[in-house]
Amino acid sequence: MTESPREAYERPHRPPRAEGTPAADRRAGIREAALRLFAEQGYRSTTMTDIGAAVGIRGPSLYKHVTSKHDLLAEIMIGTMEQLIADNSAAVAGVDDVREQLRRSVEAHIRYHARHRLEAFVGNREIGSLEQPDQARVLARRSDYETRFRELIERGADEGVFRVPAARIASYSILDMGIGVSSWFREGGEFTVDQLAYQYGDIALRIVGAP
Amino acid sequence: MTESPREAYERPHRPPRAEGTPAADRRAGIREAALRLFAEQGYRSTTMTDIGAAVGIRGPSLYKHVTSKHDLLAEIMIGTMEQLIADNSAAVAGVDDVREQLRRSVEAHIRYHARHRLEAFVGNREIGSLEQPDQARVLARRSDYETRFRELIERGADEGVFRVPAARIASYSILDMGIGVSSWFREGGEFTVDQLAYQYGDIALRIVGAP
DNA sequence: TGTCATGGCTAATGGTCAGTAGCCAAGATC
DNA sequence: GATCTTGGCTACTGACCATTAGCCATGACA
Repeated sequence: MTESPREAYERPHRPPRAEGTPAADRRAGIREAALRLFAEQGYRSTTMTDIGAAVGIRGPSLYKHVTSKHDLLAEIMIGTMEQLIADNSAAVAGVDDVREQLRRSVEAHIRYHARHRLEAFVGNREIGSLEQPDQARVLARRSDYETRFRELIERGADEGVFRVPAARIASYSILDMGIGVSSWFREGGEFTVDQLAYQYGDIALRIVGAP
Repeated sequence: MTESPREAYERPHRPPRAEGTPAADRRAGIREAALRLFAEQGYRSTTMTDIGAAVGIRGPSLYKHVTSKHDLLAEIMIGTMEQLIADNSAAVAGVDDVREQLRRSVEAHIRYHARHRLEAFVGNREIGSLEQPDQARVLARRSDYETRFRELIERGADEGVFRVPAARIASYSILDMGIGVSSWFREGGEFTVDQLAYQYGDIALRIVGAP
């Protein structure tokens, strides 16, 4: 990863690998590298030099593509919450049965946390690193997301389908299980995403007393 | 919290509040302040000046009591895992029934994460901030802790008391639920620690299919 | 009363880092 | 061919920070 000052000095200004790479791809590459590094090292410990090195350019050159380091984090975190909410909406659309709605909601929740584990992991760990108003935006979406699960559980309890002493504890435990997935799941490990989604769906139904 | 340089200059070297405070108390105060600040701002964002200010002294003066900032973090994190393991041992001691062992293990897990939410919160978020060999020590204890739950669940399944498709997913989901508690629980909120412990105990038994 | 240990303090050190300034090559466009 | 835009680069700035060096007041103790 390191290079001598001499090598750096002699490198041509426009490396060949940049040819044929449109601006959008470069931006996406930066975003991806930042995400990976934020997940591995944490936001504060990741330097613009690190992110630049991961895409083959110098730290200051990043500012031709992004406005700030904080902006990279905010984009990742807000995007993550929006996607989770959109996935949830899609999961329950056209379904009436409350039990089936919960199963699909949980499966979508687990799928996202397994498939986008870095986003979810960073999204949960770096909330405190976000400055206002971005932090408030993320927290508002998190609250919205939790409310969807809790109200679903309350509805199931009202209908007599679910049996829970406290809907909020049920919703928290179900959501926190999923958040945990983003910290231990590895592609190619013991379980596939589908297996995980299905089993956690079962677990959620057991939690609400409707196995 | 801020003060003008003039005020700082004129302050006497030995503030009156330090009188009658033994060394051990000062050390404990520093540890406590560091824990709170690490939880609120993150380890990297907390400065020695912050910690000093929280106990009424200057940053450099802290070094009369602690060896380094990293040492403060390591002490917190290793202590947290040791306590969790000790609590678990105490919870299952003298109990043979696997169902009762799981209930008590989960209740101890939840109690710790509610009563010591800052320790648990920092302990989970700052693993990446730990340098070796402390990080390895913490991870080894985490692995040990998880194994206790998983083997308990496997034993329950062997005995025909529990019904789980995968013990590892059951153990992860139970532990992750508890970890979540440390991020949302507030003393004096909707639930007491006892209520929480009992309800999560129930939830865990539902998860393993032995309600 | 004199000496010493303790635990404050300020100043300095050595390092890091986000972001800016300004230069320049190459492709695109006129 | 001339000019403009794009996206690299190096050098620099201003700020921050963990830790060390060295000073000194206070209280304990001889």
